[in-house]
Amino acid sequence: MHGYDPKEIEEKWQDHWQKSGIYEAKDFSDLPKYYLLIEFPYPSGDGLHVGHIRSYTAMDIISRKRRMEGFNVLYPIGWDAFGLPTENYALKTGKDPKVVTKENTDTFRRQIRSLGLSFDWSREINTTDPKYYKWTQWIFLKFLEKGLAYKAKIPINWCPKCKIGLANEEVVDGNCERCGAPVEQKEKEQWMLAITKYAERLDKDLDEVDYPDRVKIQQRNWIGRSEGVLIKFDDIEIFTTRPDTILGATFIVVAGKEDKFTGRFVTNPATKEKIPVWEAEYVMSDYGTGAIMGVPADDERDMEFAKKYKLPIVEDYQKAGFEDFGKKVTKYRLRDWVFSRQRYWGEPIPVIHCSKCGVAPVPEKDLPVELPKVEKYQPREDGESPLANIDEWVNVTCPKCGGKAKRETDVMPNWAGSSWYFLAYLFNKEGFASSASIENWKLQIENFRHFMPVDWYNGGMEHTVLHLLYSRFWNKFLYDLKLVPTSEPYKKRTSHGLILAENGEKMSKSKGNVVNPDTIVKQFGADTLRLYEMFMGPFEQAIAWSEDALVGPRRFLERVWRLKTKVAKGQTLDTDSQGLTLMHQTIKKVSDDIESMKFNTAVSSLMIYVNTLDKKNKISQEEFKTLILLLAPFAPHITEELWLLLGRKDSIHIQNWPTYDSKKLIKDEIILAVQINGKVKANVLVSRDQSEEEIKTMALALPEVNKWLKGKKPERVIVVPRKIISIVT
RNA sequence: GCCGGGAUGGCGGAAUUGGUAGACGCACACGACUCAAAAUCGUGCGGAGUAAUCCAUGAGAGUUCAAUUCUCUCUCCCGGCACCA
Repeated sequence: MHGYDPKEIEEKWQDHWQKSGIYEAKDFSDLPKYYLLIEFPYPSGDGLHVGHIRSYTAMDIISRKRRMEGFNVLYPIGWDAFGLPTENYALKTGKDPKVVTKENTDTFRRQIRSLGLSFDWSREINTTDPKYYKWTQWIFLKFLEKGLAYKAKIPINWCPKCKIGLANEEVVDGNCERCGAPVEQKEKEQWMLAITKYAERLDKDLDEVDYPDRVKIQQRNWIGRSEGVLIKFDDIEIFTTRPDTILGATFIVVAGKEDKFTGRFVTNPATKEKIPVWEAEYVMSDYGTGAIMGVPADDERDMEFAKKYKLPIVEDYQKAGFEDFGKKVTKYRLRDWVFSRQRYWGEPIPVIHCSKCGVAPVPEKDLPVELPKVEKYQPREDGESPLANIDEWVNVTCPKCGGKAKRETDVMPNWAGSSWYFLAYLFNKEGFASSASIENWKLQIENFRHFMPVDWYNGGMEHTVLHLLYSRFWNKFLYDLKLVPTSEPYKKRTSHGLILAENGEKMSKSKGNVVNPDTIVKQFGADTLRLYEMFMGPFEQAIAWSEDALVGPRRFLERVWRLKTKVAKGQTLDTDSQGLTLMHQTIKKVSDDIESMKFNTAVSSLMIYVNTLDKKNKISQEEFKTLILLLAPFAPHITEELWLLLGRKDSIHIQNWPTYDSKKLIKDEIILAVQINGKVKANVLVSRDQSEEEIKTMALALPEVNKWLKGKKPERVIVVPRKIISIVT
């Protein structure tokens, strides 16, 4: 007999699965569908992170269980490949980002394949593929058509040294991330998307979806719904959530750059008194009406301001009725989405500027507006995109009047492609490649109806506000155009915890503490790596990597491998009642734990099962078959090989998921603990059909119990069936 | 400051609606096998104590026959938002 060697079996099965196509979802199927989604990776030059594997394996386990339960499972993958690291790398090396992206996705694809994940590779997408961003641009044109995309002059983060606009993420403590120079605010015309028009629904519809509470709370905080009233103090309108405090309002503050008295007075409509109007820094110009009423007695900041400038303070005043003054409004903290970047590596915004016609959308038939080749990825002195240097690309004729016109040179932010990718997976190949038009989109609607919404979306907490909110917004917009079947894209959202370095720090290239999955696969095998990542700790919690702990799962798999020699050949060996109970308990435990993402305890229950089987001389086919079926989603290669060795011809991954018999879950005899005054003093073996009275008598007859009672009569005896016996003296 | 989540052996962690705290794994120790080592198997492994027994789930109180679990107060750690009226 040869020992367990993952090298001999893992690649073999990966190739086999790829050829047989057992993980491909069917576009038209009578089976119920199940759509599982992971956040598609940004293919960075660092290669796959062990953190990616945690999420992908978890969802792979659920995908595999669903397949075995008879669903038409869709578990797709692709590349969210536009972004700054690639552009910065291109800037440094002069390499074409397209080439860099190709290299990186090749590495990622190879690494992901080496893990035996059951992705449907036939639906692989890449946001930087012109066939893909053609549709991203098309959706943008729909926003433009409906008046939800507009241009506005807004302040942006500007690095005067690099002469470049920075995303908020690139500003570290007010300084440029790259050169360290202090960042300035500069007014610039930017494309905006009117996400605030959807604020109410984005807030309210959270009630309908199954997201963790902390995710809902974070989204709601970000949207920042607040109900209040607008009240006019003469010509100054203020916003407040506490109109009942109006009798205590002794001044008005409007947003300003410094604290100063304006010299004006207005009338408090409730008290009819003249109160001063001040300007102050602490009032925000872009929230509410940019003006507030100062009620020192009810607001700490107003009190501080009043004390500082010796403004009147009224401590005792009557509360007014909520609706006595002003008109009710709902305000949101959410801002419209700045959708322009003065960069190269993004989707060109498909509009043309004509001096006569103004902004003209690029006609559908001319999509995609492809990124031209450029010599230098360096942004220009004036902060415009490197695209602005390509005259032959910029200078075009106006699609409306045919006169001379110029292309928009801004590109979209990296959130654009990921705002609709869950739909891109559903396109059939021809539809995806065909011209971007409403007719071709509508040809996909049957697929959308079959697969949407996403049944289960797992991702990181870092995407809770932006990506999750943006993609919900795009989906709702498309829903309003009757282009998708559901108002919410994701039915259920869960999130995984980070994997940290051994010392508890974040893994990073600069710290040199990154774990390379290739090394682990080589040394331990993909099945061990998968099992380890599931076993290491609670899925939703951050956890430190431990090289030492990997041997545990590896030893477990070796034990499973050796167990096959104990399987009784030929006739079926009967399983004793203890063994039968454990088998059914294990089926229940593993099944339940997968659903609640308690993968660590699912693995430990499999370990208990294996340890028990290993103590026997012979085990039945049934026991072994159940074991490898339950293990198959976690360790797909070794179980496929063992399935073959059992003499089965078809894949283990398309077999039926084991079911348990609830009648077999309970043992005939169990040991109950006996407590005296809250402390365990003895144990008693009882059978399942004994009455409470019988159990009580047995417990009181125990020598250990009599020793403690010393002949006294107990005050109370509590029998909790199947749990405990508690004696109180 | 506000919101959310945590704290259990040497380590990662487990513990149903409150019911034998420490499952499972790592590390460690001893034993078996071996000329030896590795691998494997077996035993032990929260603390104190010869033992009976006592003490232990961040700290302190409370409810209960019984609290890691429920309530209150406090300390520390992590994540998010940050003058939002």
